Amino acid sequence: MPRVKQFDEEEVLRKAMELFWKQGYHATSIQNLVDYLGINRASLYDAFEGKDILFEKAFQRYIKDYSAQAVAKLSRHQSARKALEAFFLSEAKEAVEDEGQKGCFVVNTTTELVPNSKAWVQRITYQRKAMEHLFLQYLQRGVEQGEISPEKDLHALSAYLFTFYNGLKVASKTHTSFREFSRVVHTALSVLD
Amino acid sequence: MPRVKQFDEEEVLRKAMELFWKQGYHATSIQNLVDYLGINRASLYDAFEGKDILFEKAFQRYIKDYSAQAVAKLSRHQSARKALEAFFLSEAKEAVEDEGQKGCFVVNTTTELVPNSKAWVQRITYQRKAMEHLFLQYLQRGVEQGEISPEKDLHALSAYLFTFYNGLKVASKTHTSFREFSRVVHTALSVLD
DNA sequence: TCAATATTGGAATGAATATTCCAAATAAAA
DNA sequence: TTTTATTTGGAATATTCATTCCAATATTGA
Repeated sequence: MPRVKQFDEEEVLRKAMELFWKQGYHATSIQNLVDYLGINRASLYDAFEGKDILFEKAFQRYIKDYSAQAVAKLSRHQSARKALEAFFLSEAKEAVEDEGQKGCFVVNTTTELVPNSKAWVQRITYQRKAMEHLFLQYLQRGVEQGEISPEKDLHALSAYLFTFYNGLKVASKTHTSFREFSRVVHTALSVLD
Repeated sequence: MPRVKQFDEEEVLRKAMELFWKQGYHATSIQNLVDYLGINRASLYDAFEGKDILFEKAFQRYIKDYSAQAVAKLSRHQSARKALEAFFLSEAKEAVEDEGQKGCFVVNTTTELVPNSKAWVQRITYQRKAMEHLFLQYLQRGVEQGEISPEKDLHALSAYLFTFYNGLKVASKTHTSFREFSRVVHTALSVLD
């Protein structure tokens, strides 16, 4: 019967994610995508409807992959402090080593699309809360384990960690030294003392 | 003799800065600018050459205005710690109150243009160093005044403050509560203890 | 008032934009 | 092999893009 699909939709979406991640929404044209993805224009529209929806799908794909990765990075350590330290150091290392200086897709989208779109404010806010919640869990564990003082305002701390994460992902675009940046991470985490 | 210029070039540049600041480079078209600035297309090209150069001039204008403002905000206090606290709280307040959710022009340009332009990496790096230097001066004063422990690594601290500033300017785009955000600022500055 | 000159509005240009369309190519079942 | 359904390449469309151009307008010194 019918001809079978000639490309892996998941694989193509991953490549689209990469390009949008690096260049943002407006700087990436359909022609750029057609060239980079290696599939036909019509196939792209057939599979992903249009630029807006493809961007949204790429964004959701990023969320899925990288929030899972964040959870994995954190869960490798039983010490809450070690977990947070390892997470931020890993993010710093990744950022410094990334030739494309892509930063974080969510952070990039925040600066690019929030000012002109209520829908994006909502999506980004949802992600912020998810990430703050993730941090909060580890902070609470830290208190339980006696690593973090019970005097601390954990909600303020988790919002602070999220803010620092955002800064890390922006500032690292112009940093080349991991050594220097790891000192910044340690300084940032000294608020837990 | 000749007809005199009908618009204030400085004023028009300030408006162009506002629009680029809010929307970024790619999302702002010449037509957008013509509409928003209220001057003619030809006058725009005559006065500012083209989109690229206008954007650069708008960027430099932002730097000039807002770095002067940062210096002014900081210099209002003789206590180094109070100066830094007042600066970050003022930035947080501005960010939360800004209906346009513009954030920081430099931060926005970092995420938008750094991945595809070496020239912008250089410009942004220069600004980072200038800001880190500004923070460093106050940290040194803090040590001299006995507010900050001489044990602290001031270079790491200034790089940290810059990173936090970046995060503040991104994260504040989706925050609406100054009260909540001021707790984040106080948490961030607790590294000075 | 008039000449001289710069500014201005808006049309014109050509390239790039997102999206649509269709004939030709393709692959699997009959 | 033929039929059938679907993908694919690339042309076609209409809009928007940055930029240029010029005739009409406006201003100021003479």
